[in-house]
Amino acid sequence: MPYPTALTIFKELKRPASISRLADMLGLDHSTISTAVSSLVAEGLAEKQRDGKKVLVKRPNTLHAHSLEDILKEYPRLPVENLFTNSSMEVLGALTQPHNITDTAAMTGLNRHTVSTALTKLSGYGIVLKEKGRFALNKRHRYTVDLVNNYWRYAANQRLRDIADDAIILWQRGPEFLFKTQTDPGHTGEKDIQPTATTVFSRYNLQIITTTRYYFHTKRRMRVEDHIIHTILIDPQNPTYNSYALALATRSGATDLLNTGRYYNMEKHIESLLEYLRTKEKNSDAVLPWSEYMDLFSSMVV
DNA sequence: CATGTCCCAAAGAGTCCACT
DNA sequence: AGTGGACTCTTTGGGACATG
Repeated sequence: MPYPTALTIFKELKRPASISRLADMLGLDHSTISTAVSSLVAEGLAEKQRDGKKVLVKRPNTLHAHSLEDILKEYPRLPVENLFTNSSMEVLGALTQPHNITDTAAMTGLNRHTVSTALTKLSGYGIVLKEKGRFALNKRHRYTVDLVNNYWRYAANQRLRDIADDAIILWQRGPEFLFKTQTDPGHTGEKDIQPTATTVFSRYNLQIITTTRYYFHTKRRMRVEDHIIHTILIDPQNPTYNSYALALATRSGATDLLNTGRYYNMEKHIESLLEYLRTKEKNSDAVLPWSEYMDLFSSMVV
């Protein structure tokens, strides 16, 4: 996550500059600049290039670096170094759809207080709009929308590169993403990458024949409701995956599906599936005729 | 019930210095 | 220019409580 000093340096990089020159310009110790530049590089917001004795730092050719440049051009007076900090970026990542503070805190795993502070700051600059107690990213700030999307996409790809080269992202919002892979990532040391969807079905004594493995990147603690929704997200219009999800919902007795569905902007879809369970009547093309679903369900139970 | 505020502790970021 | 250590300051988390 970019932090104030790093973003201040990014601002100065209208032209490539060396570490010592940046230290002079900003009146900071060269080691401070050095650390900050390293973090910028790690995040795809700077690039280093040796030039004889010096190391030239310049803006890289990444999508989020361009978005950030656009913001600086469009709103030169915006204090980006204070606005786009760690928690702000996480909060913005959650607000592609309107949510209240409590939901946003639950979605990001941040403290309610932290979310509230970030939102007050962002609202003050019109980056976030408040309507009927709910907050959402101001769509008119399109460069900010781009920055948030591109930033998190880059972060996800960085992360995945270390894990599995065949990984494909199926869903993403902010720092959280669902991906599938054929290879077993193995290193369980990655504590923010947790198995999910059909990959955890055996925990609930449900059987699925597949070699594809699904994982979710989050720092939140996942619940069975998350596993169910991830199963749907594999292919939301596909009756098979919806059936798998329903089987898991039934089997686990999940009680908070509707609420969790809201976090994933899947409220309508979940409502429709719950209605299907209640009425035992096919109510959309995303589900199987009830008798076929029952057959599938009994074939899965171990 | 959701939100805003306050406090305090812990974690993390930011800084500079000495050394390489 | 980069690294590691020591230090300070800021941000964050969590509990408690008032407000609406």
